[in-house]
Order: sequence, then C-alpha cells, then structure tokens
Amino acid sequence: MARQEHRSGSTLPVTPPTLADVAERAGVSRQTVSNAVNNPDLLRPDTLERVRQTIAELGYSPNRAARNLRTRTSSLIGLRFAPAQEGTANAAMDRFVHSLVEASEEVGYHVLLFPGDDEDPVGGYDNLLRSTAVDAFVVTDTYLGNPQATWLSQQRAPFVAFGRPWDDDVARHVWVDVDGAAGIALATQHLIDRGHTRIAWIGWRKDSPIGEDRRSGWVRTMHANGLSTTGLASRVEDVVHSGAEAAAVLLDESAPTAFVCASDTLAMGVLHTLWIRQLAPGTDIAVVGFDDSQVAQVYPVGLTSVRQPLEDVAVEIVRTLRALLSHQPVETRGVLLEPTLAIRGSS
Amino acid sequence: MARQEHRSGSTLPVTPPTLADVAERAGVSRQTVSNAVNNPDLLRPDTLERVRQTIAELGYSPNRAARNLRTRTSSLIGLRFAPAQEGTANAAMDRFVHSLVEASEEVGYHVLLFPGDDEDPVGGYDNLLRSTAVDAFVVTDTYLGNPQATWLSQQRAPFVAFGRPWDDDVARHVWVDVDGAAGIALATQHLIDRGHTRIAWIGWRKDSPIGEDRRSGWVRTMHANGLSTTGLASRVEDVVHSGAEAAAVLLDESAPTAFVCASDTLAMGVLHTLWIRQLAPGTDIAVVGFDDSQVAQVYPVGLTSVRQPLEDVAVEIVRTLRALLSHQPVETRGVLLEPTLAIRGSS
DNA sequence: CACCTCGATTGGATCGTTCTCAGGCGATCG
DNA sequence: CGATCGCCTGAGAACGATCCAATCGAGGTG
Repeated sequence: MARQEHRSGSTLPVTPPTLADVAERAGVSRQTVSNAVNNPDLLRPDTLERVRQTIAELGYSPNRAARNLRTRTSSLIGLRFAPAQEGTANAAMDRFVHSLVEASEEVGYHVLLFPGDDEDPVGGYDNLLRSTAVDAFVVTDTYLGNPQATWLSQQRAPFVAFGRPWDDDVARHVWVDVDGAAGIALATQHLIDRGHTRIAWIGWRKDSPIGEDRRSGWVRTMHANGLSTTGLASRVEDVVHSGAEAAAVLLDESAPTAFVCASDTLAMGVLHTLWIRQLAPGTDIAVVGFDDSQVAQVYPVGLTSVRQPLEDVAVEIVRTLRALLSHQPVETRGVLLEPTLAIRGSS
Repeated sequence: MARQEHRSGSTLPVTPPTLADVAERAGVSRQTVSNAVNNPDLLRPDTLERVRQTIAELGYSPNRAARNLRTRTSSLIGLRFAPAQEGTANAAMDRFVHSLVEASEEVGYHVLLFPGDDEDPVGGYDNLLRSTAVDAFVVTDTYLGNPQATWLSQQRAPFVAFGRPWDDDVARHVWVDVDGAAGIALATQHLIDRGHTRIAWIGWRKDSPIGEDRRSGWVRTMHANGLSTTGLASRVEDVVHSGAEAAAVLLDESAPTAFVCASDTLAMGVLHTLWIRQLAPGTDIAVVGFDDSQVAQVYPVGLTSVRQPLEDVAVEIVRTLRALLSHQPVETRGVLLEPTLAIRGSS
C-alpha cells in the first residue's frame, strides 16, 4: 500500500511514514527495515545502505508509541521536579537537570518531569509507574527518610537516587552522591594554605545528616593540621540572616579570620555581616560557600564555593540506570564523587 | 482470561492489569471499562461505580503506550531545556519549568525535556516530532530570529512560544509574553514615588529587542512624570562588571539617585560600585533589577526587582496549547502579561 | 547433481488500547 | 402494543512497531 507518494520536502506529512512504507519502497520486508534500525549488523552492507537511503528519503522515524507498546519500554526517565526554594541560593537542581537531560540523550533516553506534592510524595511516581509511562526514576530529594526510595524499592521499580540513604541502613537501592565532607575539606585546606588558622564553621542544624557530613570535613581537616575547632562552630537555619547572626557572634567571641559555610546562602549572611562591619571579604576575612550558585558567581568580588560535579553525577546515574534496566548486575551499590573548589575573590 | 489472580497488595505485579482484566472481573465489556475511564457520563451511575471499584482493586491504570498508539497522541509537551548561563543571575528558567510542569499536570500533560544544540537548533525538535513522541512544543528562546519557531510553523507542528516574535512580522504563531516595558515602568514609577527624580537606566545593547522594550518603559515613565532622561542611560553587556562600570560612569557624570537595570546581573554590578564608594543601597542610592532571581532575594539588604508572573505564563501557555491541540480556533495570537515588583531593601 | 549449512529475509502474531458497528434488553412514551 | 430511547454487549479492526518461527538462497561439500 503506497499510502502517500507525494510528500512535499519541507512540511510534515499528514501522517508520517511507517516502517511498512519504508519496506515497500526499499523493496524489502518490514523485519529487514526494523533490523536496519535496531540491529544493523544483521544486514548485508549493500542492503543496509539501500534501506538507510530510503529511510532518509522518506524522513522515517520509528513511531514511539508503537515501539513502546511492543517492547514494554518508553525510553523515558521520570524526574520529580521541585523548584529552587525562594530565598535560598541553591540552584543546583537547574544544573543537574540539564546534565541529566544531556547524559540521557546520549544513550537514547529522555527526561520526563512531573510535579511533586510534599503531602503525597509517592503519588506522581505511582501514576507513571502503573501506566508504564517511564522506564525508571531518578530520585533527588533523599534527605528526609526518603519515603520515595523506600516505596520504589518495595515496588521493585528501577531507580537511582542522587543522594545517600543516610539514616536508612536497610536501604538496598543504588545511589550516586557527592562527597560533601571532601568538598569542605578541600575548602578548609585551601584556607589553611592561605595562612588561616582560626577557621570557623557555619552549618545546618544537627538533624541534617548532609550538614553533619559536611561539617566533618571541616573538623577532620582542622585536626589534621593541628588546629583547634573549639568555639569556632555554629549550627543554624539555612537562611541568610541566620548566617549573618552566626557570623557576628563568632566574630565577637572567637575572632576567626575565615568562614567555611554549609551553603552559599549562609555565606551570603556572613558577607552581609562583614559589610556591616566594614570588613573586606577576601582581604580582611575569607569566606567559602557551598554549591557554586549563581549568587556565588555574581557576587561582586566573587564567592569561593564548593562545586558539585553535577555533570559527572548525571553521567554516573544514567550509566547505572542503564545497567539496572538491562538487568546487568550492578557492581556497586553507591558511588561517591569528588567536588571541586571554585576559587574567587572572597578567599 | 484470568491472567493473574493473586496480586500481592503492595508490590507491583510482573505484568500490570489490562483493561481486559478489569472488564472480566467487573463483569462488563472492554468498551464499558474504556468508557468508565474516558467518558464516565456514558455509564449508568451504578455500573460506573462498580467498574471504578474494580479499577481501584486491581490498581489498573491504562497503558500509556497502547493509548498513545491508538489515539496518536502522547500527552507530552516537549521543552528544550537550556541551563542558566554561568555568571549571570538569570534563573527564570527554573521557576518557569516548574510552573509549566504544574500547569501541564493539571490537564493531564507531562513535560518532556530534551537538550538543545545551538548549532543545530532544530535537531531535537525534528526527532521528537517525527517519532510522534510529543504532542506539542513550548519554545522559550525566541530572542534571536527564532529559527525554531519558523521551522515549527513550517512543519505545522503545534507549539506556543514564550516570548514575542520581535523582529519577525510575518510570524503567525501563538505566543505568550511578559510586558517588560510595563515592569520597568512599574519600577521607575516606584522610584519616582519614593521621591527620586534623577533615575538612571542601565540596559543591554541596542540589538536586543527585549532590552529596548524594557528601556522604553523607563523612558515612557520618566517623560510622563516630566522628568528628563538625557545623560542617564547606558547600554552594556549583560555581565556584572559592565554594570559596575556603567554605574561608576553615570554616578560621576550625571549624579543619579537611583538605577533601574535590565537585569539582576547588571544590578549586582551597580551594587558593587556602590559598595566600593561606600554608598548604602536603599538609603543613599536606590537600585532595581529585573527577574527577581535568587541573587535578588539573597542579597543581604535585598534587591528590589521586577518579577515575571511565570506561573501565569505557564497556565496561559498550557491553556493555549490545549486549544491548539483540540483544533479550536485560537482567539488571540499573543497574550501579554503584567509583571509585578518585588520591593526589597535596595529601594 | 543432490544435499547441507548458515545467514538473510519473510509473514503472521502480538503488545493494550480505542473505535466502529450491529445488535440486545429493559424502560418509557405515544 | 409498537416505537423510541438509553445503556450496555460482543466481535473485529485498527494503530505501528517488534518477536518468532519458518523459509529462501547462495555457497560449499560429497
């Protein structure tokens, strides 16, 4: 059946060509065309060439829905997309999503976004899973008891988490994370190399395992260099003015010459206090933040900040996901990547 | 055929239940189940209830691929996801994407991300379109001659642009945009209300229609209030230090008491110059930016900034998209939304 | 020349849904 | 009582790809 002989070159035909159209025109069977697309090495070179030629002529592209139905896959990766919280400097999601989109594309996957509801953290996942709309998930918000991860594990749904299962020892899922402690260690060592000895820490409340992990990088590095940490640490909320207050108190009580912060948001608070006190960041007092947010990049003198290798995280996640989906044994349960330090004027 | 009688309550069955399973169990025909899902009002209330009950019991959810194949739709909206440029304060994409995801979900759509290649701006679109992977596109980067928009129009692919077709008079596609001029007018009037009369403008180079549009809001408002604009404007690159330099020059030559900027990035430059000159933002000199980025929110005293109603933009886009896809006549070719002003310490 | 082998190719079945169409069955109406 | 309507049944046919088992053909062998 020659469904449509005349296709104007530039405009999309009313109904796109199908595999059968290509087969007929190339004078081969459907299966051969399918093989040309999916298993090219099964064809004799000249046949392959001919089929490819026809595919190009017709502008054929396999119908996604039909392929999905038959193969029971979708080549889609689900990602719950939560926007950056207003009032914080954290824009890591933006960069991460982009990296994930790129890394997925490389291996023929696309990223499907769905909204998150904090009250029903599992709802979106459930729908997509049951309607077989996605092949797998990437779970990013693994900070609090990760109900998603637990639930997805129960459902035997393939997924990879960006973030360690901190508190959950029985969690047996696969994850990729950035070594925050190593990042802060890097920052601390950087400050020590610059001659600082009284380096203060401003981090998050104790109930944040991520915060405690980062803090440990500071403690470790200080001690390794024979420096004291007593009276130099503060744990506060992740908002600017808390950072500012903490910095003021620390300056008064312990006279540090440098600050390492668990986030760029807190670092902004420190910078504010320095500004009020007419202290120049970088020359009088050094400041280091975490996440290399736009704020860090745009702040006039520049804020030195720990930068997560989100591109690598995305690549690693996609790699793991592929292994998972092809039912290959996943060699390691977790992968920890090293961050870098973006050094700017504030240190 | 009772394919699977025993399903353990919590774990996903090996193969999910199908419409036929539901039909058999509820003692109705496939068609009736299909209607229960898609056209509930065709069923008698008691039948509907019974079918729904069974659907819930089995945890049935229509197979996406099968439905897509049959209906030739995908309920997917394609969006090319470009990350925020490093070194600028613009994080509008993040907020917009989230709004779009939410608005889409409301009407049963999901957002599919694909990477963008600036050299082949049309590649990603072409693939998705030909494989019928998405129903429509949202095009965001309509600033430069928008090759995508033109190309998509040619292909008769349904899409809505976020952004006006500035230079292109023949463009006949549908768009939604934010009235930047009105936003800047709002900002300028705000400063005038605060008693400022010498209000400077720092914007982008003349070849940016968006920048010129925003600038016109400043000119218009100044003149409407009988204020002069001569010697008070500057057009530079959208980077921090350009903003800083422009501010320095303007302060020296024209002694403005307030700055309105085309972006938060430029506003940061102004703030830097103020800091160097020991001028307090908000008290000595007022500053207003554009985009209400995280930088504006996190900057210690807070940067007053024009905020785009991205949530509304997303809703409007989805609304238009739906009309487009259901082949309803689209009443208006473009929709212009009003931004608001997020007032903070800098003004 | 008949036979065998092996790889390339073929036709039919299948994935799960929606659409179409002919009809059944009970209740309501003229 | 016959006609009409509203709701449902049942079977068959798409949608367009891939999977599967069977077949075809060329080349080599005895």
